[in-house]
Amino acid sequence: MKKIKKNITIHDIARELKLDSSTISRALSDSPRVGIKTKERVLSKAKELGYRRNQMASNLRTNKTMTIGVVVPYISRHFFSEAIDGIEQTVADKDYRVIISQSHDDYKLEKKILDGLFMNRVDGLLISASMETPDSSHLSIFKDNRIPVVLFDRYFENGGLSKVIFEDKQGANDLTQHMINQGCKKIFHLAGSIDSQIYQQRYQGYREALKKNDLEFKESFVKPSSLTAEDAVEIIKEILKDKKNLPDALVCGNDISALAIMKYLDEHTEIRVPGDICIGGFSNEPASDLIKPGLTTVDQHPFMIGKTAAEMLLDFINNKEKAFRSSNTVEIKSSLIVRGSTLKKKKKIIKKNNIK
Amino acid sequence: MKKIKKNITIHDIARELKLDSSTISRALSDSPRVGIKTKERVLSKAKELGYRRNQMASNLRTNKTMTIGVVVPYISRHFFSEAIDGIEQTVADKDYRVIISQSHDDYKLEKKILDGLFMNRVDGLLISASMETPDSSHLSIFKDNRIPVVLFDRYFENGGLSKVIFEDKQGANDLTQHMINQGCKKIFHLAGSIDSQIYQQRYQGYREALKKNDLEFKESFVKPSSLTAEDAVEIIKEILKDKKNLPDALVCGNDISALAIMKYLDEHTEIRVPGDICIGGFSNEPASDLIKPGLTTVDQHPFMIGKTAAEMLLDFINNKEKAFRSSNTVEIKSSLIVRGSTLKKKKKIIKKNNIK
DNA sequence: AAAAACTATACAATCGATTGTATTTTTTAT
DNA sequence: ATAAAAAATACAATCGATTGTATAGTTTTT
Repeated sequence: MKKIKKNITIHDIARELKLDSSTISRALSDSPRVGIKTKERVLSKAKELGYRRNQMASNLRTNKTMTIGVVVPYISRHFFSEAIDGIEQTVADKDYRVIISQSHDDYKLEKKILDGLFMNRVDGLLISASMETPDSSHLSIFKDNRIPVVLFDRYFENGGLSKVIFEDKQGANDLTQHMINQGCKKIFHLAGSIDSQIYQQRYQGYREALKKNDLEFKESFVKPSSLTAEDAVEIIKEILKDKKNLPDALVCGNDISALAIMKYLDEHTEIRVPGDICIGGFSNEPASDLIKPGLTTVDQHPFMIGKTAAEMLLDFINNKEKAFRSSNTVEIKSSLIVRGSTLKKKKKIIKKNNIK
Repeated sequence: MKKIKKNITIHDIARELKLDSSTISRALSDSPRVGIKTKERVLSKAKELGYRRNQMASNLRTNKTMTIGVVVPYISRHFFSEAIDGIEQTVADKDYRVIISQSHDDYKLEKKILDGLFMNRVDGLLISASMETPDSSHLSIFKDNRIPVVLFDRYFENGGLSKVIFEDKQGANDLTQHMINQGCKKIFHLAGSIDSQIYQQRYQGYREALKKNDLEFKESFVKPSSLTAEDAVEIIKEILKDKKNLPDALVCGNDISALAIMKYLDEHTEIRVPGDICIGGFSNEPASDLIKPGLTTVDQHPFMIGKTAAEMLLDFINNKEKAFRSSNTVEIKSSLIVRGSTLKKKKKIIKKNNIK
């Protein structure tokens, strides 16, 4: 009967073969300093005993963990789970592992998580900062210890950190322009937190499009929101109260809020989309393609964002000078997915305006 | 100017305070063997130097990693990302971290991942097996080394492992019964892989409901499918070809396929849901509540499944005898969410049949 | 005041793998 | 055949924290 001894180490193999543990270590890592015959004996004995390298011991000695820390606000949000998918696939390919944590948009928790990840001596960090995070000061420990960090999606201006972001401004601009092309004149904006760069950018893009087309704008067109389904419903109710000032289009900060509003309008009002109001969002949630009419949205390519960020990080890990000599920003291109929710002029394909 | 030395260790603190590193270690873990004054000096010096414990060294010595391995087929699927959310929150509360990997339903990759997780000496493992996984043989290394394992959602009969599963059979039964109550007579089933316990169970639940109600059943009512949106469309096309044998209800193995079919019917046929055909699915995808009519679905409570599995695992980690003395199976209750896609008798609330 | 009991701290081994240096063995060259 | 070169393996230190044992210093007991 084969007995499987627990937690076999290289010393166990060494003892059985009457060799030194250093030879075993070298044999297992295929070092040229070990004879081919010995290598074979070691490999076969390792298999026989069910040896598995203790990664922690190895990590301690080599000061490398083959582990990447990933911090996001919420794992289960479509955008983040797609981004994590991209990250995981990219790094797993190179035999890295990911430790994933969620900050729940809580700065204190985020700090605690970063501390833990540092103690685990991750080889690199990918983080999409919480809404509350004011700056990158809590990342300094990574910088001080030359552990590469790449931000993705959410970021901050200061800090000079490398990042992979989405061209939010352009996306919002395109979306708004598209609505204008459809003949919309009074376009409201459901805006996310002003503390967040990304929602700021979306707001800017919206503003610029209005300006470029000489369309009316008032501060009251902008409705700050948490962009949850519930909050969106509250806001549309509010908007509808002022019957003299109804918008004919609504640029929502995300799909979740846009979808909630469409559902509300359909179930509780006579207002029709896109006939009475055009609606657009961000993120291309799966539902956006399933409802009727489909929701026009700015696709953020979250998988690609995750993949790109992971590739950049791996590059930094392998070329540390790069990581700390300068900072790198990659902007992932947006693409506007036009669906029924903004198609007043139906079926006709509208080309981009060439107004200078 | 304060210089932050890289990678401060307890030895650095010891040197500065002219103490032994063992005293530092004990002071930092608040051992009663260190005087209170010394503790204070150590703590303040640690802070001053920016000391962070090297978890790897600690892990190696204590043979504990405070890390849980999580393996799922696809991170970005709604069900799994919700389950991971539940897992992460539960274990993070107890200061555990999660290493998350995806098997892409590939058995070979799954084996490789498990090997890696074992080498990292995770304290426990949560796994939702890949479709291809035939048995638990690749988990034996965890058993042999007394590392607790809890399966969730996907599982296998043999192996005697603890698991948290969903009552798929009951869910399918309830869904089918509900359709029958609505007056449906010819109910088809879009079935998932027969290799998977969960789809087997759903099929069984469907069958039992038909039998209990003495409804017609033929093998041809069951359509095997990969349950992707694309495949579902192919299958509904196929079904519609046989005009003499159209179903008046369709129990789909998941929401994704149900949603795809509803969209197809709406866009390409005259068939109306629920008027001509009732449709139901599994998982309560976010879109199911947003489309019109809403999709009736069996809610699987993925967050709760993840949370429960994580709690069970933590319990096993802290009580190892429990983990290996017996096996434990928790079945998470299903709940049927009735929406428009199955409501022929509109608005009337239908109570469960009491037919014995 | 000496012995006993207790505190606080130091010493040293250990976890398992890696790696620079030293030594032994084998091969090649003369 | 012997020296030199090369190959294979052994020795020993190390990564940083933990922990059992030993020792120095202090307080209590009688």
